[in-house]
Amino acid sequence: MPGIKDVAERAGLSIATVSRALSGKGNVSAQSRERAQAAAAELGFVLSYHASSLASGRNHNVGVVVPSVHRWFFSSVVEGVSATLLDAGYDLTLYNVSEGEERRHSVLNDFLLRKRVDAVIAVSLELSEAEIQQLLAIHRPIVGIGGPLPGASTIRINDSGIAEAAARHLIQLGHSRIAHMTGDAAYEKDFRLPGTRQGGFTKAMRDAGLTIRPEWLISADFTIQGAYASARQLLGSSMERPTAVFAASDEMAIGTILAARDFGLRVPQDLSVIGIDGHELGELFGLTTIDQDPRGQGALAVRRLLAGLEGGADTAAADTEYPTKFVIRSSTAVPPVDAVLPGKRY
Amino acid sequence: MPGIKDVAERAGLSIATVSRALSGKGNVSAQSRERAQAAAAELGFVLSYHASSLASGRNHNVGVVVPSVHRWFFSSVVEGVSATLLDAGYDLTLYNVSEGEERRHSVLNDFLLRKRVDAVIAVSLELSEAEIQQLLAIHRPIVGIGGPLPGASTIRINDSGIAEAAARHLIQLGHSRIAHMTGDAAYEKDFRLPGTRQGGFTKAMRDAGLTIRPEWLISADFTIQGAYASARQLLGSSMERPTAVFAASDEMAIGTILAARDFGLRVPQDLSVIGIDGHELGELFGLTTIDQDPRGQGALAVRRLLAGLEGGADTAAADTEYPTKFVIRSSTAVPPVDAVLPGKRY
DNA sequence: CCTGCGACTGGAAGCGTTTTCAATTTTGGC
DNA sequence: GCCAAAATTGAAAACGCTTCCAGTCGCAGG
Repeated sequence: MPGIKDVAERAGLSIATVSRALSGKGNVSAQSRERAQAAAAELGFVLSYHASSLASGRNHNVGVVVPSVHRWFFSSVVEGVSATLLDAGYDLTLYNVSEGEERRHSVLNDFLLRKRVDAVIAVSLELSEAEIQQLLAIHRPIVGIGGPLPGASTIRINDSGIAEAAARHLIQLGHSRIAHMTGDAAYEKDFRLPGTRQGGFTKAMRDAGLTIRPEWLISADFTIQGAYASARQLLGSSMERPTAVFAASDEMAIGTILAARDFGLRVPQDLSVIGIDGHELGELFGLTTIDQDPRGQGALAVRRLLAGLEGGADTAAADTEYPTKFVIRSSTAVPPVDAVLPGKRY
Repeated sequence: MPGIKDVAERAGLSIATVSRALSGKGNVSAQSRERAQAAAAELGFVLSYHASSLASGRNHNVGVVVPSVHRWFFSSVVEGVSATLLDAGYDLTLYNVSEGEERRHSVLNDFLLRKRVDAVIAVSLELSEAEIQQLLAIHRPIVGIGGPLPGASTIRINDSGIAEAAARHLIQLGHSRIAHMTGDAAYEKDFRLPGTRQGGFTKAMRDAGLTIRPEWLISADFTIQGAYASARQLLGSSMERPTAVFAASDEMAIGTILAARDFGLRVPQDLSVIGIDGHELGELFGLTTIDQDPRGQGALAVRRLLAGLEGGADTAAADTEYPTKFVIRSSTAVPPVDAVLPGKRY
């Protein structure tokens, strides 16, 4: 294991100069730089990041806390974060806190405070003010994606706005019997999404003078399977059926489409379905959706952090609204003409 | 930022004793231990892992290299790895090398050699012998999941065996016109899966005296969407249609089922479909599959590494075959009785 | 009461860099 | 060519722990 000392000897330079030459900081003559680099290459020298971090206080490492790496949104964000971080020469320490409260607590209170990370990206996680302050206290900037972080920077889409737009899309097509599939209460806790999106839905409906039937307000766990089960109940049991479903996520929209097919309902002729996300599978199902580009959000979060870290200035907390894109495909259309007949089955 | 020094002062002990007390190693009197822990708690002291690692040489950090975190198998493995690592107090550094060769190269040659990780888990990645030796040279044990790693430990399922079993399942049901959807050639490079599974398929077919029609040997990119497109071609264009499809992954099996439905084919009455994986969505589609429990594989990989790291002994390279479970659901059945009629359309 | 041994403890030497500081060498301007 | 300013360099002091190495202390055995 060659150390910087060996490189220095071989290059005929001092340790200090080699350090400067290899890190690119400080003034080093071109000649010294070359010699140092050559010697390092010959010896196969690789910086020890421990020593480097210990001495400099910079880790080149960002912690990413996600509720799960197994779900579409989160893994998309992680991919975006990962690529951008790797490009910048940073490591990414992943904290997957899927297994509940105590795991989450230990990550926040033990792992993150070990000073191994320069900054933290929290995805769809609501940290308490205390947790945030604790991190900020040890000079670890935080940026949140898709979750409210009081006192820290966040990147989020305009959830209520796009939910409203999605609902309005259906309304403008002529639908009035619109169901909404939201997230289970369990997801409300951290993500806050279900409520916000449902709020947008409610607003659009009210603005249009439409009533929201409680029995058409269903929920699922954000997965295709879960939504499928909920949608089967909705479509199979109610006397009167909605002509359109606005699902709070693409996966749930797809589950709904699959359930509709089970009942012989054609999408969009018999039932319009719209989602939110921009899931890759959407195309296969012709799903109309609002693309929120999670990879891009992840990449942006990293650029934000890095700018702060390398720029030096403790960038003030800022909330950025990430732009979304309305993607109209074939899962939404005007309602069936006979939609008024109650109890009709197709 | 309290340091161990502050804790020592507050506890009225020496730095050395505090270190021993907090780490649990070495002999420390119960009284000292308590005092040290109390002082640490009062001060909110958290070990600096840099200093700790630098001094001790142990990182409490494992690097995980995955081709993508966005696909089912990989994210499942990562979840298993993550949970087990967190339990053991280890950090997980994620290297997502999805963006091609140069990314992969930089991770292997720059990032991993920075001595930040104690060990490396490579998922479905084929490392060259040189790359492996390089890591082993700096005493970083490697364990591979689902990919061949010459010279390192691996955990893998018996790919050719289960593929054979899957095909045999169809054959025993009475199918003789069986198609196989394998992975694109692009995936062969690292994963080696497509070929191996196809090998199992071939063997089962040959053993049963059945012919493999080249036009029924199709491939896709392991995604639902990709498989859907390929399956549409298979089911829509060929004069004669297979009565069963064996897909090399559950996602591809699901894509196949969706394509079949598009053509009005009932599964399993008109077409049997079997996959491999144990994907959560399988249940929704009644997919018969072979569950390979990737979470469990990830967890096992970690336990293996940890045993080696903490046990001290450089555990010899060992290949473990991870057990799989045959899950029979409703997507496979006996072939239709009129299946012999060529060109029949349903 | 002395010896020997094991359990504890503290001092201090690293671990492998970065960075400050002062010294030395160049460079540019006249 | 001469001088101040700028560029370059090396010695050495951190960085915050772990751990080796000697002690120190208490106690059982003789």
